[in-house]
Amino acid sequence: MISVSEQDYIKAIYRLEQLSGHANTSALAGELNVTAASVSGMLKKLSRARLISHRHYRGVNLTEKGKDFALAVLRRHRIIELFLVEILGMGWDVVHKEAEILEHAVSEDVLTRMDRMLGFPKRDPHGSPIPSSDLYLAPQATVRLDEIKAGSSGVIAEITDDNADLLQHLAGLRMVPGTRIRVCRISPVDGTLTIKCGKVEINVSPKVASAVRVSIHKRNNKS
Amino acid sequence: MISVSEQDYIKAIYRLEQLSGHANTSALAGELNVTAASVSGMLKKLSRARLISHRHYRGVNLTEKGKDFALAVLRRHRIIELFLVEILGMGWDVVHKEAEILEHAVSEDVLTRMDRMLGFPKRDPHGSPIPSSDLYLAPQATVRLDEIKAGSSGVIAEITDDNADLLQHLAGLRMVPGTRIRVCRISPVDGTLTIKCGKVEINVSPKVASAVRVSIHKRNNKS
DNA sequence: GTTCATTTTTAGGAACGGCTAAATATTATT
DNA sequence: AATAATATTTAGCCGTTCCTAAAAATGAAC
Repeated sequence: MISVSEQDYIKAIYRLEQLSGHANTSALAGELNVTAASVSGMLKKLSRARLISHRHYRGVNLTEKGKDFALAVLRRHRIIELFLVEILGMGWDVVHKEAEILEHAVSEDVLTRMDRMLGFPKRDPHGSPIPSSDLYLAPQATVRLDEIKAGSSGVIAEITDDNADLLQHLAGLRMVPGTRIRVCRISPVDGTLTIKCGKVEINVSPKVASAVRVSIHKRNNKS
Repeated sequence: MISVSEQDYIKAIYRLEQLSGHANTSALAGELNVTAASVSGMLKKLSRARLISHRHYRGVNLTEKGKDFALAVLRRHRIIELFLVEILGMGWDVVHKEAEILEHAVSEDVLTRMDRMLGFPKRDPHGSPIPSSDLYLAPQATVRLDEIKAGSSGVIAEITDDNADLLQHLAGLRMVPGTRIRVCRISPVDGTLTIKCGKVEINVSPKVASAVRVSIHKRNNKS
């Protein structure tokens, strides 16, 4: 059986791979708040278990087996987050930490029951897609809000950040998955985006905007 | 903070104290499936933390602080069990193992929400009382079914065993909390009890009967 | 009061997942 | 290409919680 730490590493590697194609030791150390030496030791263990392929000094990539583990953990995490919001009424800004713990404690049986109770949802409270029970995750056609050119409009698809303060801030601005927005202009000085969101215009820093992914096609992004 | 192992020890000590007034090393070793040496080491740690008082070679007892920890864990465990049965539709015979894990993962916030969603229940699916949020547990006035004399009748209050097979067996016989029963006769040979349960008469071994606690007063024991 | 059984302690180890410090490999700069 | 800066790995250690085996302490029975 794969340990809690190993799962956390696999999850972090998956996340970094999504962002930049591969994960290196120091990025993982930063992500997991451990030292690079600790990461190095764990990577050796994960390599031996054939969950990652490790090119020394070049970073790691998940194997197929590793990717499946990552998707399984992601599925657990996201179903649990949605359950906490929809069934237990928790705030979308606080469920991440909770799910981080519960994902290691909930059995497959309980997870299946949560999934059924939620109607086999496709997205978690932050708009992130939930892998199917056979661990398939449809490729996402979204762009980061800070990479859109002025004038474009679209629908907020996903918030890719777990920080509670940031999520609260976005919720206060109505910047939640499903909301239609339009980028009015982008400041040439500091990159601040002026966004039409509902009836109001708001300013969003590029740092915040980088956590927002937008679907530029005219789809309704609910559930 | 108290570790998962420490909580398991405290819980086991509480259970043994309820049964026989105190807990000794070898009984704990049996209960927790570890060696006596391991228990001895852990008792030293719990003693230092003032969670138990250890009279050498005489066994241990929980301090007030230790008892509060035990009741807190019991509360978590029982609320979670009830949640799994009532909200997620799991069988009462399988929720124990699940709750054993979840009780260490669920936050106070989530527990409170579960409690509220269940309507602040007083009893878990096995009829065991749930300590209140201020850790008060009303003394129970029930007797073990194998200690009742023939002719008495009462209502099943609680099943004090976690074994899934035993619980399934009892459920098949309709021997669940809330059911009114009458002890018709007790075999003088092997102690087998003949019980009127609903309209039918069933035979129950003394071993099974010892897991059933009965309220001999005429109360409805629901919730 | 001695002996026997039980309980507890001690000694020595293992796996795990962290850590620091030091060595080593890679990448970047000049 | 040499060197400096950065990234990674190795080596050695710590604390936790479990283990076995053996020694020592205690309580109980005779």
